[in-house]
Amino acid sequence: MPESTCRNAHERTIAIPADRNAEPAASRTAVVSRTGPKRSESIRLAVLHAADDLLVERGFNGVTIEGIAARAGVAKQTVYRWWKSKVDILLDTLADDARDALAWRGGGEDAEAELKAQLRRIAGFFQQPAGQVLRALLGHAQTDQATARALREGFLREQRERDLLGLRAVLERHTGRPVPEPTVDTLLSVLLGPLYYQALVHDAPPAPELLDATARHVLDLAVRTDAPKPGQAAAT
Amino acid sequence: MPESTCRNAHERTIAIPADRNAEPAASRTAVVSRTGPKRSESIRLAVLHAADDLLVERGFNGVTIEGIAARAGVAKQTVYRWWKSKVDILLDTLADDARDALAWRGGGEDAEAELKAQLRRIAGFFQQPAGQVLRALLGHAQTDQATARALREGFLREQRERDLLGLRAVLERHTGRPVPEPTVDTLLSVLLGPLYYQALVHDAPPAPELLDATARHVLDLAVRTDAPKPGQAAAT
Amino acid sequence: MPESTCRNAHERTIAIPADRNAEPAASRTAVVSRTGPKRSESIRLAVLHAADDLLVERGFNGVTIEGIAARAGVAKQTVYRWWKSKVDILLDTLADDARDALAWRGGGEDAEAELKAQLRRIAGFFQQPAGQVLRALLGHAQTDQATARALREGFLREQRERDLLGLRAVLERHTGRPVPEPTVDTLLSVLLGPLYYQALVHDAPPAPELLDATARHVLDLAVRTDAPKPGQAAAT
Amino acid sequence: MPESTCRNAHERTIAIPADRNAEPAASRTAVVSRTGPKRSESIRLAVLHAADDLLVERGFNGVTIEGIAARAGVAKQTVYRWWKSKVDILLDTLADDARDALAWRGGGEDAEAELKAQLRRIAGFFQQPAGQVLRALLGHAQTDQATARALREGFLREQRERDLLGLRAVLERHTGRPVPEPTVDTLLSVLLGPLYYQALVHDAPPAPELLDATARHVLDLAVRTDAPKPGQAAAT
DNA sequence: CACTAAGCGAGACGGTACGTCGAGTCTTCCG
DNA sequence: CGGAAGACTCGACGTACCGTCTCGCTTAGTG
Repeated sequence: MPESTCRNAHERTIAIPADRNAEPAASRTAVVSRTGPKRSESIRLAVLHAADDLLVERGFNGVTIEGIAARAGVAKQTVYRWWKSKVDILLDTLADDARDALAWRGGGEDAEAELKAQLRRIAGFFQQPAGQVLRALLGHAQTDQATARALREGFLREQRERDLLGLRAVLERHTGRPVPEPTVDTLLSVLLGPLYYQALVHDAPPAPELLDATARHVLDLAVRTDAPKPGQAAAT
Repeated sequence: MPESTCRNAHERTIAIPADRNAEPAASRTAVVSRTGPKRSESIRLAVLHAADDLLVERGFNGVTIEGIAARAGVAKQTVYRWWKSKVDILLDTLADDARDALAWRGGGEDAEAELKAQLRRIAGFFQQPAGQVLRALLGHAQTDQATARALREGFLREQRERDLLGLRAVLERHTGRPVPEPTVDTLLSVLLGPLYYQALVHDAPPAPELLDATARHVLDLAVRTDAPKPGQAAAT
Repeated sequence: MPESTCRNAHERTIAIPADRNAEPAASRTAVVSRTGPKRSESIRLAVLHAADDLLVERGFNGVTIEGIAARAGVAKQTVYRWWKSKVDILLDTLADDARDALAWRGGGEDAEAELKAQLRRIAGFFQQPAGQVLRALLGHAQTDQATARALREGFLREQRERDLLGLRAVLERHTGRPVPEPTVDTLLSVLLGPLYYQALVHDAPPAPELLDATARHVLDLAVRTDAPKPGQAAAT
Repeated sequence: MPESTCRNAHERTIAIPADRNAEPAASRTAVVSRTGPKRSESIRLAVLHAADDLLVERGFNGVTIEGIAARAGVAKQTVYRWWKSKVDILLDTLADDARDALAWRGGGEDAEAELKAQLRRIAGFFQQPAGQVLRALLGHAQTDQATARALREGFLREQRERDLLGLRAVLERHTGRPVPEPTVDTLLSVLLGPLYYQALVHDAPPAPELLDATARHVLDLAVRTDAPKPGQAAAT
């Protein structure tokens, strides 16, 4: 659970610089005795909240390190000590907030209802502050390689894994049979595509009809794809 | 065909100075004959190309008005005279370049092949410079209201109309019957969603399998939705 | 009566061959055929007044060619056609306005009263718009060679001549004898020095006592300097 | 001795942060101990010298904040941090340089010689860089209220006090009696008027004869004004 | 307990870009 | 040709943040 991509991040959790960068790993334990005060958790939270608030209030460009520091009542250098950019801060925010909001709550009910509920949850997520953060980061990632990479290898990868797990469970409950990985992968894109498309491109929650239709289609496809002729499996 | 969202835009295309300053609004067309030198088209193009190049080379944040002016070999003030921001310039770029790349070329062939070809064209578009521009603008629009609005009411609205027309034609050719508007609308989102999702979120071209599957699903749905029992119709 | 120091100035006067510079007076009327409309006198006045007004309202830096043109309701290029800078315009203004305000009105009364009246007139001049113009130009001349030169060789030289004439007349009436040039010159500086000093340095009208004292001193000095022993004569 | 009219000025000379931000005015002296790096004196001097040099080389209009910053090898923002305009900088320059150049060096010799020496010193001052600065500021003050005010309430007031002290000392030595304030004041204007007049209006050092004559007149007047009938006292 | 390494607030500094203003030149069209 | 209109280049304005740095205080282990 790397909440910060910053170099110093680990120092917060582990007092003795541990797995950091492998190279200067040698004479570490001996030399670095690490005295002095610990990183203030309240500062960390103040910064994350300040960033979040500013993003919601003023948009991505309205978020500045100086603004965050000012609003968090913290010195600029303190921010730079722990994060290397505002993107870095927002990634932390995301990690803290988004996981729960996008979790698959496996209700025991019927698969279709559960799937629709999950879609509605995701659609709602984009309206919340944490959703704004994701949108901002995805937006920035469109033209910033570093952000794209960090998102892809961090939050997006993990989220996709959670989604795959969740969706597979639903599909298997629905079809009563195991569903192969590639199929789930494709179906996940079919499922999420229209949702993200509406959120990111049309800046509007998808119509309930679209959500329902999508959910039904996916379940339908799972049944059919999964059927007798397995050679028809789709891919990524 | 507003290629510039700037106040003066119309003067270029329309000879009669339109929405300029509101005060002397009266006897306009007659009195103000607009003397003096005309806007230089070569400068306009130089600026659009400079912006495009910089975007591709350095990303959205690497695009600055000063940078554009410098690369276009033009004074900064000249840029500000015609565009009010870099977003405004990129919107112009988009209008000039994207329409063609996303046009539905109605091949007489079978509907499925045509649909797949169109999807492939769109997927390819995101790899081109003009696609980069769209991605950048969509990205910026995530947290900038003004950009979001301009995109939505300009390029996106027009493009969606063209897409609706194109998709309807394909569907009707495929089903052999007229297809109601709401259905086309929903199907368009089903069709484009996964595509945009892959491009914007995963920064990767969608797998051919996904494209094919999506195309097939949509045609399939059109047939079924369109069928005898009209109560099953999907919506926006 | 050089109303404009601009290169193009002749074009105006050549049209109406006037009293301008005496040298090229010959082949004037014959050679210059001069077609097209004549320079508009109303525009000239509009520009001068606009400049004057702006100076009084906004100070020297508030005077801009564009501002003048706008207020005069004239195209910028028209201003540039006839004057080469705002200084040039203000010099014109000065020539038109200041002469009268600073004229020595030879009252037949006693010399001391006349001198004091003249001093009061000069002191009052600095409060008027034309006085503002002179102050502005003198101010600018402190660090601008071209302005300094133009002022010195134009208005200041002429004004000093008029002052010398006026003062000599007064002194001779007072002493009843001719007064040598160098003496008048020195006394003029003694007379005007404190006045200009108060106006330019302390930005305040000189106290009446100072004016009176100065006037009396100068008359006194004229009597004494002028006296039997000529070795005591002062110089430039 | 305020060498800078800028808000932060006091922090340099006085250790206790003075008039900075008004809000946390309470427990000031105790709590806010002003940490962080101190203002760089070398930068301050580099800026003042750069301004001075540019003024001499290029005139008042040739002095720009950007030019100063560039020549001083300093970031523009650093200049703006400490001075709010180029006038502000020049005022600082003046305070640093002019005082000494215009000081009354009380030689024990006879009063007339001392007075003449002082006049010659002042005349010489206008030829030096610091004199250029004063001329430039006086020039600018002709049409800029803020500059006029700053000069009047700062340098000019202080200098006039020093001059009054110096002149009174000379006069009292000369006459052997105390000289009343109003008399000294008037005589100072009589003394300096022609000098400043020559420097500011005619841009030329006053003729030695004028200096000598002025010095003699003033001493003469002091003797006479000061004489038996005290009702004759002059004023400002 | 003193030492010392960090955390931290404060802010100076060199930069880059912003968006605006005016200067002065040039171009086009009208009368 | 005079003049209106205004496009254009250029230079400076004053501002906002950037990211780095230096100071001096405070705080918590460790020796």
